[in-house]
Amino acid sequence: MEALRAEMFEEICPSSLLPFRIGSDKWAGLVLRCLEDGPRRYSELRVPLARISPKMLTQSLRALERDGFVSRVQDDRRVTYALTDLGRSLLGPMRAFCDWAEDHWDELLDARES
Amino acid sequence: MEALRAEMFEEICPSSLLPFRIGSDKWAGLVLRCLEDGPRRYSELRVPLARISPKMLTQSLRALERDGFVSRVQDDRRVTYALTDLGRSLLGPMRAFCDWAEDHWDELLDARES
DNA sequence: AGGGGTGGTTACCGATTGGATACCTTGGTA
DNA sequence: TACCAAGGTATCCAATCGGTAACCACCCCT
Repeated sequence: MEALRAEMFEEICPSSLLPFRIGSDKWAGLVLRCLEDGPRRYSELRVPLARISPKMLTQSLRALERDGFVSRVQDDRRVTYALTDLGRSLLGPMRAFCDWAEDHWDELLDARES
Repeated sequence: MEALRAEMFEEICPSSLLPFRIGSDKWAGLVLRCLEDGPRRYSELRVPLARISPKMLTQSLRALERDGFVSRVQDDRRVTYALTDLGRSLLGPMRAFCDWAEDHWDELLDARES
């Protein structure tokens, strides 16, 4: 499993432009995408999500855990977060939306400008 | 085109349970669904969306208009709202999510309870 | 003993969201 | 003339969201 890249979400401003949101808070969708390839540690998540305060990252993770999308596992003094089956099942519809966003990005920008 | 039923969203509490949101505000997704079958008037929308204050309904409509998902048409002293092509293109991914929600509703409830 | 990394928590504060309620304008109807 | 429906606005208020910054406990390493 590759390390998460710091630039993964570099220019993304999820709440202000995208017309949809995954999870109950602003960042949950990005967290889910970070977990696609396998379990990650808190400090790993902070790399691409550097612009999220630790407070909000914790809050997102707790909410995702409460909703059953993510499991928090404490193993040999390390904490890892992983998608549950339920969380994984969200990835399909999520991808449908991301594809839509790519396809209609220009139209979105046009609409916002006028 | 059939009239919208008052019970259309009867027991739905979109923000508190569904783990996704369409549009930038709480109600926009429901508004879009109301427009699926064709143009509707403000007062028509208020029937299934009776629990939304007029202020919020207006706000949702304005946001959807600004984003290019809905067009507001004033014809012979009546106002109608209709999906634009862009708005209609959202219905596909939306439906993917609604199907997901139906399939996993029980798991969602279970997760929330514990 | 001291320093650093991991995985957070807490307090504080301003901005934003959303709800309730009352009100308004225009035009039609009785 | 009075009233009514349509399509909203205006105002006020409470709750929530999200950011900054500081702090903390535990463990490891030197």
